Formats: sequence, C-alpha cells, structure tokens
Amino acid sequence: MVRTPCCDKTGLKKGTWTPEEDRKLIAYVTKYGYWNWRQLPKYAGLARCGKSCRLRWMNYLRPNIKRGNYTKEEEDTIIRLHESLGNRWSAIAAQLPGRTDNEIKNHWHTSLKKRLKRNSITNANGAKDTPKRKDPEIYNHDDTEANPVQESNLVDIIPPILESSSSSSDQISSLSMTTDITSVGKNTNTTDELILDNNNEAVFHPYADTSGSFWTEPFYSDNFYNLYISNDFQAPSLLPADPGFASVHSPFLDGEIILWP
DNA sequence: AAGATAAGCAACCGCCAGCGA
DNA sequence: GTCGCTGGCGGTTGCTTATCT
Repeated sequence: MVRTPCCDKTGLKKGTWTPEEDRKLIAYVTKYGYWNWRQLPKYAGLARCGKSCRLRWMNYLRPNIKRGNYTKEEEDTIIRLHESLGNRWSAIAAQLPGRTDNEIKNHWHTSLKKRLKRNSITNANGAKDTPKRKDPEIYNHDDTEANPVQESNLVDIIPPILESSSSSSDQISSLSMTTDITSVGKNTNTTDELILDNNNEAVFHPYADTSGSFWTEPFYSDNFYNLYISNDFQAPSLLPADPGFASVHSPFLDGEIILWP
C-alpha cells in the first residue's frame, strides 16, 4: 500500500522558519487554536506542511516553553528518568515543565550522554579526557543562571514564556492581564528588552536582571497578542465544536482567542 | 587569519497508535 | 474488520557556530 504523504509537498517551504512565518503561525494559533494541523497552514497563509507547523508550534512557539541552559536539577531528572524510561523523550519531557521532547533529546545527545560516558570512564580508571570545547553545563553549573536564555531569531519578537503558569506544558491556564508596563520581547543584539508603555508604544529598556524573576514574572500579555495578531490570514470557515476549546474575548483583540485544552 | 573540526540545535522523515466512517 | 486521516513520537540529518591548530 502506498503511504499517503503527510501533505502535498509541492510548493511547500522547508528549512528554517522565518520571523514572518513565526508571526503568522503565532497569530493564527493564538486567534483560532490548532483545530487541524493539516489544514491550518492553508488558512494561516503558510506554505508549510502541517506537521512542520505543529512541530514549530509545539517546540518553539507555544507558551510555557523554557529556553536556555539546563539546571543541575533538570539534568539530574533527565538522567534519572532516562534510566527508567529509556528514550521515551515525550514522557521525560512531561516531567520537566517547559522543556520539549526535542530539546531534551538534543541535550541528551549533545551533553548528557557524553557526560555520563566520561563519568563512567573516570570512575572506571580515573582517566579524564578533556573535551575540545568546555561545556559550562558540565564543568560549571554555577554559570547556568548567568545566561539563562538562548534566543533564536524568533525571540527578537517574542517574550520569554512563563514556565510556572501551568503545570502542564500543553496548557495555557489563562491569559494574564498585566499592569502598566508589559514586557513583550527582547532585543537579542543588545541587553535591551522591548516593553510597552502606558500608551502601548513599544520602547526598548535596559534589560533587567534575568535571574530569579525572569521565568516567574507574568509577561504573556494581551498586549503581546495585540502586537502580533494580524489580519493576513484567513479564518477557518468552521471552527471546532470541541467542548474542550474555550474562547475568550479580549478587549485588546479583534475577535476571540481560542484556548485549547 | 584562515581552514579544519567538533559541538549544538532546528527541522525533517518515517513509523505508529488512536479514532471515526 | 478495514481504511483513511490525524497527531504524536523517536531517530536522523544538515546547517550554524564555536573552538582549535
């Protein structure tokens, strides 16, 4: 039996996502939710495979994604879970809020596996092989707080995502209303962050200390959505009647936001 | 300074399970 | 029971960046 392709590949773009594509996907999913990944790119105005859209959203664009260096606790958890679960990355990721299976898998293959190997060699004969590049995650855990975020192009426009707002990485518990000043993004080329003032005007401010409050401040704001919700995509003719979908109306937005379960 | 090499990571591919018709 | 569709998962690839020589 001939396997049906996940999508019609003709004319579909592959490779790295552009900020513009990210904006479209964020805007669409924010407004309508992901009701059908295969159909979604058509309505969102994206020349991408549905799977590619899903992967991009799940691994990088959705709320509550934690980027950056792993803490020692996280690494220990990964190692411990890998011992018991094996390569079941999604199961491991479920125990680490904010981390995706893909990211954990990458981290395992690039750092943790080698670290364990090195440890076992060291334990076996006391020998130490020096890696070509010093890995601060392995050699200096105290540095993990110094630079907690590694930004992609995307983060030029997207705020860091709140980890603690939900125990499940697949949930948005709420869209938090924020106060006078709302952080909406970070300029990766400088130490400035983009914020909105009382008039909803974007201005760059010196980026505040990222330690401590960085992952705990509520910043996933309606103002952020207001910035990036655009009208350059087509609304689906039929939105899901799934009772698991809830919608809210924001005074800051033109229309409703679909909140997925 | 430039080329070689290793490391890191985003993204793709193919398979599989679940579900409804 | 089967077929087709969809979402999800894990393995792998290939590009970019960092480091070494």
